[in-house]
Amino acid sequence: MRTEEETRQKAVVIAGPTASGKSSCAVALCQMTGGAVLSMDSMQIYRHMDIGTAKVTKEEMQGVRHYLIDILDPDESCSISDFQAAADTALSDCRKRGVLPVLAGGTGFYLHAVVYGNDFSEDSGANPALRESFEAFAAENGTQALHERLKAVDPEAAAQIHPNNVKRVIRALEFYEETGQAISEHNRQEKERKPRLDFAGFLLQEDRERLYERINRRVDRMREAGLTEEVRRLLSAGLSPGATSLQAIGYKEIVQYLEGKCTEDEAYEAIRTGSRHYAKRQITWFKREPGLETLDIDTFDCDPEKIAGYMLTRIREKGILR
RNA sequence: GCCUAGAUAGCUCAGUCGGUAGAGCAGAGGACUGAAAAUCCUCGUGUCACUGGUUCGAUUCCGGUUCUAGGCA
Repeated sequence: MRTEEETRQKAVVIAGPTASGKSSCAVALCQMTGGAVLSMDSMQIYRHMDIGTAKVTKEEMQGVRHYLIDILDPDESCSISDFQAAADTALSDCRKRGVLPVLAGGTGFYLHAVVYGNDFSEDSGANPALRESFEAFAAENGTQALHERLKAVDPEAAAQIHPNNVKRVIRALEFYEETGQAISEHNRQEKERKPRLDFAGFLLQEDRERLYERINRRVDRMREAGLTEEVRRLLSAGLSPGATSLQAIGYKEIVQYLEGKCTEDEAYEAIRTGSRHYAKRQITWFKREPGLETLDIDTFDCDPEKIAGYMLTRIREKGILR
């Protein structure tokens, strides 16, 4: 037990909804600790998608090393296990260098998987033919019928997954097809996992109204910074509008505009509301994520330096950093 | 000034052949374990503009007032 405690890698986690200031806090903290940032973000992994993902710029990085940003081209896709593998590489690199990793980002699913080391390797997955056959079945017979099929092989999962949530129903069916095991059983085991990192975690929080104002302002800034042009460039480089990367908030809406389906103003309004909804989902996720200390950023005057300073003392108290 | 159409949830509107009303959006809450910035679930009481009248009963019918669009002068 003791040896395990000693070999568990130490880390810091900074979570929070979009526009809450995670990135700047992470940089500030790394400057104080000599650490490195590991981005826990499902969209900042893509190159050439900078404005809409609010990616940290070279200047904002202040010389702090950042992992897991710009690791893929926008026409590539990345599953959680791919992301996890990349994160593992980054973590071991930090360990080798004796650097404290600061995991910062808003993709709760990814963050959790990295901290807990969930196992996604049971099935080979990514079997497009199988997925397509389920999709075709659903299109032909309806989502209810698809759900019935799940009920037949994994009644517990069927009870947990709403019939309308076709993606989840399909995933559960795929899992059963490829492993012969019920995904409900697999998930139950995964929920038992303990963190594999010895971490101090923080959740950046802010009054809802102020957060929404901040989000709205950030979208305005994206527009001024040329988000429309960024999306236009991606499309003219041949990226398919159906690519996973273009499903990101800020991108799918501009695609709609460029395809003539709405006005530019309408597209930006949709980005604002989409971002607010996203922030709400993030808040819901992080609320139940264990091990996070909630910090109201207003009590620190929204100042990354002050927030990072507080984090530093907490990190020391917890023995993450000596 | 006159005519017409409106005035119902934060917004856009539906509806009540008279028995105090409901959708979408916004908003709130939740789920999530190889698509996750994705996907999905739940939640709708508001002086039905104001004011008289008819009626057992009016947001609904009638009159007046105010406001907002059009149109005519």
